[in-house]
Amino acid sequence: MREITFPESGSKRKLLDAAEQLFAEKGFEAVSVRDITQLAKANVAAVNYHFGSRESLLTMVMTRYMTPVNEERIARLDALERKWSGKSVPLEEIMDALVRPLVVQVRKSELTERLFYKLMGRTFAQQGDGLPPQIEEQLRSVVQRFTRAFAKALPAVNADDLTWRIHFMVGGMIHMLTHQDILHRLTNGASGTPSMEAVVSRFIRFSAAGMREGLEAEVPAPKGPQVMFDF
Amino acid sequence: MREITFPESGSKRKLLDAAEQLFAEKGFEAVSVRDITQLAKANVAAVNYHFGSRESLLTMVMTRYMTPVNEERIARLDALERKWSGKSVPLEEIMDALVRPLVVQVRKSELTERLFYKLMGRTFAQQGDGLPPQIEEQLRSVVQRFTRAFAKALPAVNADDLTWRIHFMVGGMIHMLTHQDILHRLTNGASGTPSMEAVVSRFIRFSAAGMREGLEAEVPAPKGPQVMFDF
DNA sequence: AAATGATTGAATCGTTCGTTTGACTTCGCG
DNA sequence: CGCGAAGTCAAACGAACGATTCAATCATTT
Repeated sequence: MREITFPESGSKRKLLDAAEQLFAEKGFEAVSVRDITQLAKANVAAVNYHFGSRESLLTMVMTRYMTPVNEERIARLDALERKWSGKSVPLEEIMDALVRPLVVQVRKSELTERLFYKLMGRTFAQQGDGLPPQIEEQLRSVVQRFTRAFAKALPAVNADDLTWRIHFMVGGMIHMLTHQDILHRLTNGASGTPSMEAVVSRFIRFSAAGMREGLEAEVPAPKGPQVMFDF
Repeated sequence: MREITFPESGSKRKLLDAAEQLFAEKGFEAVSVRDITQLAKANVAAVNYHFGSRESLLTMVMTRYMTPVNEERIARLDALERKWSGKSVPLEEIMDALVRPLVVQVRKSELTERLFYKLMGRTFAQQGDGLPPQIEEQLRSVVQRFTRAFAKALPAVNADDLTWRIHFMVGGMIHMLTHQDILHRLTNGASGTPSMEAVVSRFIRFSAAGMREGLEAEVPAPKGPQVMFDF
């Protein structure tokens, strides 16, 4: 009656996965270590044995899904700035570099699309309100990097306006993520695909127009290379 | 040594005020009834005596600040539709009716501007995720009412696009509210005034451009009667 | 002044929380 | 095999939670 168990049977991984799923479903504060260990079929003490504390586990979970996204964001922006060497990167392409990593990384996750986006939305929404310092710092540096790019792409928009416009845009992105499951049921219900790409396309168009507001005679319709998701 | 106390000495009110302030500062779930009664200088039992439960108190607090805002929103939209009898209300005026009540009602509140906006932001952000049914219903009906107005103002935008654009806009509004304290320190620090009105003006311009996206030959610059905050 | 109903107070209820303990089992390795 | 390390387990810890009890106090009416 002996079970064939492996040395590193991956109970640490199972805890991370369970915590991730529950955080996505119920929010970070609404999940107890007992909820987590129960779903992971582990003992209550396992969390403190493997991670030291609930807080540490939370940080590790967040780091695991946030770091790839933020790294891809920076990498894409790097590539764009290389591609447009010196010249300012077109607005839509910067936005694409900011949002597309979400659509790419969702597939590498064990989570449902729906849950992954919810998790992302919850995390971004908490910025400046109790996120682990590492995550906070990661986000802060991404925002700073993209703000510089936006400033170059929109030199006619003054600094204060730009700051607020970026903020409105980020708010729209967060809301898109946290409520995408509800809205997908109401809109484009015809096509079977989850169609987050179509939503991202809509979002970029909406935000780009807002970012450009007031720049009458400039770049009215970009028709740039973001056609990948422009259908 | 007898204190002159009044029959309805207002301990119920003091509990509502204390709860409101703490909810704004720390969020709804992070505040215990002991936190509330301590700030209100009341006994722990007072909450359950006056309101029946913590949940009931939360609902009453929310209702107290949400109802005036939502009623003013509807009243303003009513007035606009009367004013433009039959014809569609201009986009910026609809948005003004949606956002301005926040700026008006903040002054009738005992709270700081900063805290009032945070409270509003927190509440809107929680929609569809554990708000009391009464509040949820209130918000749902406001959204529905304004969606119809937006649809009339932008007949060229198809229903799905419109739904998502409204969603992006609402997200921007929420983010503006929840993070306005941080950003006010970074932008327009020169002027002494809190200048939420200026931010609202920025927000309406940003969102209106996004809502109109794709409507090339139409209403490029409205210069409508929303000049009140347009400086 | 006495009676009455509304409010307050201190103490305590039963739960749940994150964390800790110490005994037990399983593993890799000599 | 045997040993030490790594991992798991049931049990319990103290703290905090929302809620309740019941006697004391207050304001108002008789």
